[in-house]
Amino acid sequence: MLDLRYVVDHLEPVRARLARRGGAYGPLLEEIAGFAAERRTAIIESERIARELNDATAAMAKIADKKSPDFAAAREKNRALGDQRKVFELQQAQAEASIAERLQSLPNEPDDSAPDGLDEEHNVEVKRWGTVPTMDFAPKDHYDLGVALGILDFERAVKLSGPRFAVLWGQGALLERALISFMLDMHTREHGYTELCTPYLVKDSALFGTGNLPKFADQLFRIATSDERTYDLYLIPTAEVPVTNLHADEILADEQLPRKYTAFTPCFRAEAGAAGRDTKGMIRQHQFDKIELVRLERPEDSDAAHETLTRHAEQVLERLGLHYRRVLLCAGDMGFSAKKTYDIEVWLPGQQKFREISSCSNFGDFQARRAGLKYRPADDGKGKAKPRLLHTINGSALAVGRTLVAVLEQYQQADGSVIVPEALRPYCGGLERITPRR
RNA sequence: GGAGGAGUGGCCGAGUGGUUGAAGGCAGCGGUCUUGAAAACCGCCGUACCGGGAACGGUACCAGGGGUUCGAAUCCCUUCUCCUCCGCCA
Repeated sequence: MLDLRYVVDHLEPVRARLARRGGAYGPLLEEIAGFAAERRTAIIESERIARELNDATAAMAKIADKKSPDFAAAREKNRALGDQRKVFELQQAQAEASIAERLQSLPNEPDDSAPDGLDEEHNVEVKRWGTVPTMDFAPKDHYDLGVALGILDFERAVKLSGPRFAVLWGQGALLERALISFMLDMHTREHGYTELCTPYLVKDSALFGTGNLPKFADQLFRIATSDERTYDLYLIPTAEVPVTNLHADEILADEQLPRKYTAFTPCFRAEAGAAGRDTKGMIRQHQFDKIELVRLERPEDSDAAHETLTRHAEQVLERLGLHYRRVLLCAGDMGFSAKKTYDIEVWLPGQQKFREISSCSNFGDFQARRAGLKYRPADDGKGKAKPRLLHTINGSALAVGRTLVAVLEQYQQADGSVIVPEALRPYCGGLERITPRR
């Protein structure tokens, strides 16, 4: 969420920046400015009366005889003041509701470094690592490979849960587990992240904090409530949600920064509107495993932290020897809450193209404002520093299912077996090659 | 699921309708003292919003929401959370 005062004081630049995302936000911004003016006059009036009322009430407390005519007169006067005040309070509340509804629907401002463009055609490749694996045979995709090896089972998943699920068998399940441990060990031991194990069900307030609600409810699985509960629970679409909200409504001390967290969780996505896209295989599932990195940073450190975090994600692929590229998303292709995003795309020989395996974003203070993530700067001078909003940065490091897909496809052999990347072998009991399940 | 109890500032803890944003203590910050440290003493020490260039002034907040009242941390309703006992259970 953008700051109300900032928006009102910078209507035109905000409109111009948001326009780069492809929407016409001018009318909405004008409405916000109008309601902001209404809100302000209502507050001024309501507070003026409140002060008068407080003074009068204090005076009444000093009248000894509560049955005197003076007391009765004062009571009547205050009653009238109270009624007046309610009118302005109601005005204020209505204006604020109107503002909130509109402000919440505004996406974050794209960073100046995000290129122009409205779709992925305009994303900019900024680096490429490794080379396309050489194969003197026609590479299969992970679906054919996995099913032939007996490690991926989509038919039985349909029986259990419908489309967009998978069952992993034997060495497939082992590989998934190995990837999880490998990535977590790397981020905790080498990159200094603190591992968290979080709830997979969260309240709507957490989803509001990251920007998933109220706008993107159709992407979420909501858990039906029994009538004992007054709030709904949702399956997390990413660990970003519980981890980013971990310190919601706290004011962290300067010396606690930066916070660097990593978490493994399954992720659940409704994939509404994705009908027909990636219907085959494990690329787009209702449930998938992911290792997430989340950082809470001082504003002045967030750009550098974003670069560092992106490198941490890339290093997973490098350690696994997987060919990839990094892409800087254009303004129109970024998520709602992000101001700058790098996608990491891994090469899939079966599709002969790069596919997203990680998305690393700097959100500036957009999520922090929604979630109430603040810190108190170290007071260098004599002044006691006021709390400031943090910046949030996060990225997948990595999506485990898609990593499994990439390993299968890039390490496949002519005979249909798959070599296990060296870095992974300690995590699979020394397994060197995946061969058909008997 | 059944029966009780409780939610006050970073922490502990007073306060049951009238200068209480809230006593006192701890922690923290600044200072005096000290070779240094400790102790002692003095001062400071919540957040958000509104006005203001600022100094500063004002309003709101005692788990959340609603109500009663001229006036609520204090009374009423409701939701949530935590604790104790019983039941069930990975």
